[in-house]
Amino acid sequence: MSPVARMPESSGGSREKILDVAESLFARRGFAGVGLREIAQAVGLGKSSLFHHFDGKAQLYLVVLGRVLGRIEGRLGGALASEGTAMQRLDRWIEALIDAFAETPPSARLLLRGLVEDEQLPPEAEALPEFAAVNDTLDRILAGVYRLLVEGQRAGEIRTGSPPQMIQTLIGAVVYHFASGELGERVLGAPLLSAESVRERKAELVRLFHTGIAACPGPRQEDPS
Amino acid sequence: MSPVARMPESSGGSREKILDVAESLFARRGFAGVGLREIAQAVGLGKSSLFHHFDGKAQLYLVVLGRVLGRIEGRLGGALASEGTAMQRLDRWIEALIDAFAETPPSARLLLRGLVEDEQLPPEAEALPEFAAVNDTLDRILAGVYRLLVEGQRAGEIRTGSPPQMIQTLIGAVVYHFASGELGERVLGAPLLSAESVRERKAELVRLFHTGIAACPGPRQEDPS
DNA sequence: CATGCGCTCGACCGATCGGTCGGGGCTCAG
DNA sequence: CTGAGCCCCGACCGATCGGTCGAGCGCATG
Repeated sequence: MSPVARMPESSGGSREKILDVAESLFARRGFAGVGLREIAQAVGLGKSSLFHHFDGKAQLYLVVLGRVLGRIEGRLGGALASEGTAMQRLDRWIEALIDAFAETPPSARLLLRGLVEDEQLPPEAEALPEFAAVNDTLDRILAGVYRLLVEGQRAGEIRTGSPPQMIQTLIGAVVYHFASGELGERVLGAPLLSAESVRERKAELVRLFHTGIAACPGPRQEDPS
Repeated sequence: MSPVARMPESSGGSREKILDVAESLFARRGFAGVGLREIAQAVGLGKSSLFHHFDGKAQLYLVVLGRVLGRIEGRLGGALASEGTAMQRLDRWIEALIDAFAETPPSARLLLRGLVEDEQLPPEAEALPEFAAVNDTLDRILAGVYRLLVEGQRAGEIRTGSPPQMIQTLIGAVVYHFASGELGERVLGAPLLSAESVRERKAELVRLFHTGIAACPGPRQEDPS
């Protein structure tokens, strides 16, 4: 076929390359919107080769999702284990989540799909061990921030209210933003992932959770504008 | 001959039924995840009949999306045109958005997909008039809340900060919540769409935007409710 | 040399995809 | 009656889907 000796150094990292490509494609068009042929071609392999690394499309998708969640969990764990008040750790938790999405841009979209699209996978995929692993990681992440919020409430640093409701807000405000793509850039009038936008997003969310959106009517400092 | 004033809707509600079914299915599994056969069967029609009401899958999807956006725009318009301060109107805007999603449950998921998945449609679909209509409606909605935020800032009712960033937060916190499905119910430990959950969500978001999440450190007045 | 193994491949499978086509039943105007 | 419009349908199209199969490759062992 090819007279030239193919195979630069591809033999080693094929699995990782497949995961990278699949992550990007699944993030863009979803589980049902991407074909294995397309993934294989983008990697530079034949479609059959994918089946030597993964058991099928559903398992590949779950491995991709698990890898993303694992990366995020690692970053968030650092924030949870850091020093300081619960509110300070919550700030770091938010910033770590933002950093995770800014570092690996497709993550946010992939995660949003994974979180919201429970019915996209064929039913038999729920029996795969990777499915349970994804759910476990998700539960650990959610339990971590839940404990942080409760601790903050007990310490009087966080106002009363339902921690699950706060978690929903946190996830929505962070994940949606970095998954919003073209529309988000239209709203912002600036690229989503530039260093400046990322910094601005962190500042906005930290400020939101500290003081809300309303101007503080009481004897709070206000800017002269 | 002469334009016969037929009434296309009463003669057969097929078109509306198709739209209802398609909205629900597209919301659950996305554009690529739903086949026309499945839609037709769920409606109780043959697949060919869909083509007598719509030009194809992409156009059907865009009509569904446009219908959802139209419903939402109607509700939000009422909030924008209401009486009161900008902050009061913003509260009503948020509550109207929540009501829209609570009333038509698939809306949130469909919208989240539509907003985030720009690459899911075949490229030629962007030339369809429905595509432009969807974008126009979206722009009007975004422009409306943008003006509201700026007005609130000028009136000193809303703190300084980037209105687009605030919009991203608003959308994420509301749309994600009602699109979060199974995971959201796991987080909340309660159904997403019960009257109580909807009321709680409104209260949480209004409170968030008014005072943040942190306990107010200063001598703020506590509302004696 | 031979053997086995990790990895890749093209050919092929049945099923399903979006979309087309010609025609049949229905109602209403002439 | 006869046509004209709808609305609907089953049959069919080429393309693509996820997945299987057997063989071929280079390479490390004997």
